[in-house]
Amino acid sequence: MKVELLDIGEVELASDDGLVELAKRYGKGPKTVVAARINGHLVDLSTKVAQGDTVEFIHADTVQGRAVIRHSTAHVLAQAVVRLWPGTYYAIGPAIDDGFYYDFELPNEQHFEEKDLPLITSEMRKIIDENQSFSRRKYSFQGGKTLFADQPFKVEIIESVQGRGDTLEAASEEGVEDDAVSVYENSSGFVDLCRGPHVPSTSYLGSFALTRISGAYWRGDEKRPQLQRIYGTAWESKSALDAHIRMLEEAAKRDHRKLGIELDLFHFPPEIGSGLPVFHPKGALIRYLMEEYARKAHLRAGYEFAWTPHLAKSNLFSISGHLEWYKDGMFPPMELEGSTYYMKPMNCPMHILIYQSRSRSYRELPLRLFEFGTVYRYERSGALHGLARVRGLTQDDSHIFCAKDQLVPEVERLIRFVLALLGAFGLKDFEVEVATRPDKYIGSDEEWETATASLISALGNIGVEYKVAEGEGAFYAPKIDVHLTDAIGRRWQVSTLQVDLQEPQRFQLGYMSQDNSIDIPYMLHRALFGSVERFMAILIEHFEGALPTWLMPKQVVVLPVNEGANAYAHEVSKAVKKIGGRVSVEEAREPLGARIRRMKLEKVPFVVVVGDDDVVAGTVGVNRRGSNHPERDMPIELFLEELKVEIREPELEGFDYDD
RNA sequence: GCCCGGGUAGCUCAGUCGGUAGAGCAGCUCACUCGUAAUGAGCAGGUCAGGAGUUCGAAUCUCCUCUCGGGCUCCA
Repeated sequence: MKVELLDIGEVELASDDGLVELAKRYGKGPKTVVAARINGHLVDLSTKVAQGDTVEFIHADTVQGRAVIRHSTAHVLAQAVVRLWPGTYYAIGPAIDDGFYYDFELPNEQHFEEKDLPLITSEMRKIIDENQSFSRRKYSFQGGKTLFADQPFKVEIIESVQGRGDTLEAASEEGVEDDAVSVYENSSGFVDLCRGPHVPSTSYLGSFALTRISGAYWRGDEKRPQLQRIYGTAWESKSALDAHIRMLEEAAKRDHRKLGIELDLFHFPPEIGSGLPVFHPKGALIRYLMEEYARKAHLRAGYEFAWTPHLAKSNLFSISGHLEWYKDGMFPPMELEGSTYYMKPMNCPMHILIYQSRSRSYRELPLRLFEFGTVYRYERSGALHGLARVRGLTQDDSHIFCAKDQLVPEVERLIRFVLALLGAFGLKDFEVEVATRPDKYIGSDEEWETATASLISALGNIGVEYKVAEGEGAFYAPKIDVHLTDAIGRRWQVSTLQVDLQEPQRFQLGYMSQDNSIDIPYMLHRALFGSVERFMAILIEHFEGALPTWLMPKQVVVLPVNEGANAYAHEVSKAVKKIGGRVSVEEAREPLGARIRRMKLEKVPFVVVVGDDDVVAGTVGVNRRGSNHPERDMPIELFLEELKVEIREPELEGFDYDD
């Protein structure tokens, strides 16, 4: 019989030959094909092919192939845990980015400990060495429930679908479909609910590592029992596994918390409290440079500055809805002279008061109020994470009040502004998400639709691609969230842009329109860095501490080779200062090599060495960051020319200030 | 908040069986004046996160609190 093999063409196959035989003949080598697609459906390699089928191999070194390997390795993990802890209930074990996990409930409320991982790993190795096969079977709902009678989580998964007749995504993942239950049985007798596909046997597995243990709530719901989760990673080969482990080490080197201490930028004094950073002189200078750049950009882009206090009486947050909807995220109240005060969790109510301070005319719109506004949010202790997640954060926050017909153009303008501003900081790889109405929300459905539609049409108008994140909006507004991918492929959420139809009503905002009637303005909330603290963390990690020269606290250091060159070194330093460079001189109290090493570790962009020859010739030796080949005898004027360009602030590209 | 693992000098870490604290780097002093990633010697530096308990004796064992890290939940 003939089948169509993708990328190969039509091939001849004996009728009792299966996919394994086909893979042997046409795959990239032994065990490189882990599953297949027949006529578009993902299947195990044991699936029979028929005359005329179209077959596509799923190779081990692809995203889908790895997912198959990881999912199968998760089954091996479950089997190992059940062997070591008889009576364990196993829940779910999907493949995830870069790996997999499996959730368990151990008997007698036992918990995994770190030292269990090597035990489990060696049990998994035994299972893999047994060369167990995976085979798929289908059961009726009732049959499935009988099979898993002693596994309550599996029964719950089956029932969650059977009862409602719909298909939960997670349940489908786990092997429950509309009409039947899909089960995989290993040759050892271990069975698990699973959609598959799986590798044909455990001999396809082996390049895995168990990475960590954790508690995890059943179905992600903190009101349900907490299960014991084991995370692992699995790859198609030892070398791919090793590469992944090296990537993790690379990420650890970039950790902004580590670099923050090493480069003397900031720390979190326990005396102040969790999640409340202090910035040291170098960190504060970086912050200043970031903020000044943003302030100038905003001013030129038609924003006006605002400045507001850090706390306010409770009534303000009652009107805004924060006390009703956001109280869990706020610091507890303070009683003062008979009033109750709260630290502000957002800046919007304060900016609204500025809008409200006098009557407004349509001629003033759009009115764009901008502030680096520090807000305080009660983050649960386990959520804190260096500068990326703190309890006191500064938003580059703005509230834009505009008329209805200005809304879409204003959003378009904003998106261009965001991408230009982030681009100026060297970040260019973005994904845009539209976050829609969450379960808990204020306002009417029509208002949410209007607001969401305006975001989507603005994105469409300027041709920016986006994904929809259902139910991820704020309680008062849908959002456009900008995520960026850093130098080593990690995703961070930065900017957020929200169309709010609620707060203008709650505060009864108005403006005098052209036809002499009072209209309600529309309001946009937006933060481009998101939080200055987090944005700094992202920059540090993205650049591994080697920030663009214009953001470096120290841009140039001049090293005289010996005492005789000191005076000349100070002349060079002065010349650098004159063109606006940040520079210092390190005199020859210790060997040149030692000073160079120190400055290189500090990631100083230009290490300049001057000796007797330079004094005579008016030259410098330039050792640039990222290079170990110094350029000797460079005329000082030439160096200053190069430096002028290097220290210059970047232009905003892609945003026209006259927009 | 929940599960697991940590907290020893400014930083990175060692500290055995419970016997009273150690290194490297950084700092200070002195000497060295050096041409591209660590000059040498000396000095100083610790309520072993905090508290309670067990013990003749606790960095070490037990409990509590604080705090940090990895996850879960939440989120800028």
